[in-house]
Amino acid sequence: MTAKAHQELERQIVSGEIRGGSQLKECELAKSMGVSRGPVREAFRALDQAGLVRFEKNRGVYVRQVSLEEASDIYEVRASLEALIGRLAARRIDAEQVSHLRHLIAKMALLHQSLDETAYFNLNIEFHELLARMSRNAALLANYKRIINELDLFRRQTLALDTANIPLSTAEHLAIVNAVAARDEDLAAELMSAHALQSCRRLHAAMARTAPACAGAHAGTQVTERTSHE
Amino acid sequence: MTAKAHQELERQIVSGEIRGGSQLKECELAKSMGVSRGPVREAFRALDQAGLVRFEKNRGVYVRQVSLEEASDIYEVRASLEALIGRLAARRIDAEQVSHLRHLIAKMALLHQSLDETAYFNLNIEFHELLARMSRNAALLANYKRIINELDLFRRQTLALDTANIPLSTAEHLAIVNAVAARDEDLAAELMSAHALQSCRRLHAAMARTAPACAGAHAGTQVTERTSHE
DNA sequence: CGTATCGCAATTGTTGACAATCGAATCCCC
DNA sequence: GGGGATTCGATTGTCAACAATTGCGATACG
Repeated sequence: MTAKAHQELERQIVSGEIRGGSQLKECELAKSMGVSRGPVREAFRALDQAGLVRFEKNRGVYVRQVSLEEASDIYEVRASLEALIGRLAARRIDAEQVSHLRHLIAKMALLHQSLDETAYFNLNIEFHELLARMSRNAALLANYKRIINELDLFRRQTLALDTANIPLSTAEHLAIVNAVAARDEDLAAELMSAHALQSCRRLHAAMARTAPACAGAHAGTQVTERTSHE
Repeated sequence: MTAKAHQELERQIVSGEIRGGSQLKECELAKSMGVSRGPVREAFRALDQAGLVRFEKNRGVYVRQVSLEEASDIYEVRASLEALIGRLAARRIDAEQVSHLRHLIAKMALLHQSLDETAYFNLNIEFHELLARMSRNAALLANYKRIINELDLFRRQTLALDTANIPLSTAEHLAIVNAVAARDEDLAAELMSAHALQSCRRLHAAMARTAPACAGAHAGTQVTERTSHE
């Protein structure tokens, strides 16, 4: 049952159903899931190690809130991992997988046209995770997934990363698939890294536009929850 | 108390006090630490997420055993992270930290001369972790530490990675510090990555020399424990 | 003699109760 | 009326007992 609690909590946190910074009360969650506090606590330990919640001794667990600075740090690591993903994927991909990637890109373009942003972002995540899987390196995939989870933690609180630059992102995706299909490891690595760093830059830009006051703050930790009704 | 159990278990596992692949019995460990099974189970969840143990439902937890292939995969990821560490360290290091690094290298050379390998390896870990800290990127440091823990899991089972190539390693360390001190980001990144990949290659070579039969096997999972008395 | 089935011991999974700690509202004293 | 100690409620941390599952060994049958 603790596995169920774990994945259910992870889903709720990453999807943003539970607000960032909010406290997770063992009793409450246990009751809502129909289990005891034991399994919930165990799930908490796993989520803590995964970076999704943070423990405060004798005070409770809170879903982690990542500041813009932390997100930038994570993006740097992500770019590094993406480069390796691109390199290995270029080395190991087969024809069928290439067409699968192209199919995903086409579907994303359609979703963008029909303005279904949620579906678009989900497919975007699927696209990148598929590439990560194609690297055929379990350790790389595991680390990548963990990092993406942490980043989603941040993106949920700024989920209006404007749709204007989706076309740019699509172009980058195409270039990546081309490089991977051409078995150009160096280019694929470079494009993947650049793509991640671009995402980070776009996030910064969007933040500066929507909330210029908070752009330079590193105290975005507990503020958001409290300021929500002000 | 669960924090204590966690760090104590992590220490015992990484240090190799507990054999790789052996089962960790909740009751036993709880009694030996003077606590109940609850905290021990919570520590298990954290260690599982950290990649140090693996759960088998209704069967128990076993300290993780990493095969040579897995170790190679992890090394690839490590090399990628090391490159980023080198780049950021070169960007952000100050003079005092440079001399600290040089001091460590000198101490390591002395320890190598007095054949104190254990102390040498500990200092080697400290050297690399210091560099990781100098990157001033918390996410990078956290991921690096996790990876190193997993790798130590493997290195313990082959801890005879001959001392012959320590001089080579020392030369690489010097080159790295020089590059970092010179603020040459590209060179530092390249040297760090190469250093990690060299370690991986040396490990392969040592494995092939000491146990040629197991070199190509990917089933090194439960074998070692059972074959220990044969 | 080999094999399949049943039962038992050991271990994990889960639960509810108890102890300890923290935050806050209250109350007292100045 | 204000500031500080104190009690109270809520929540976390821990524990020991109970339930469930697994693996193994004994036993009986073909």
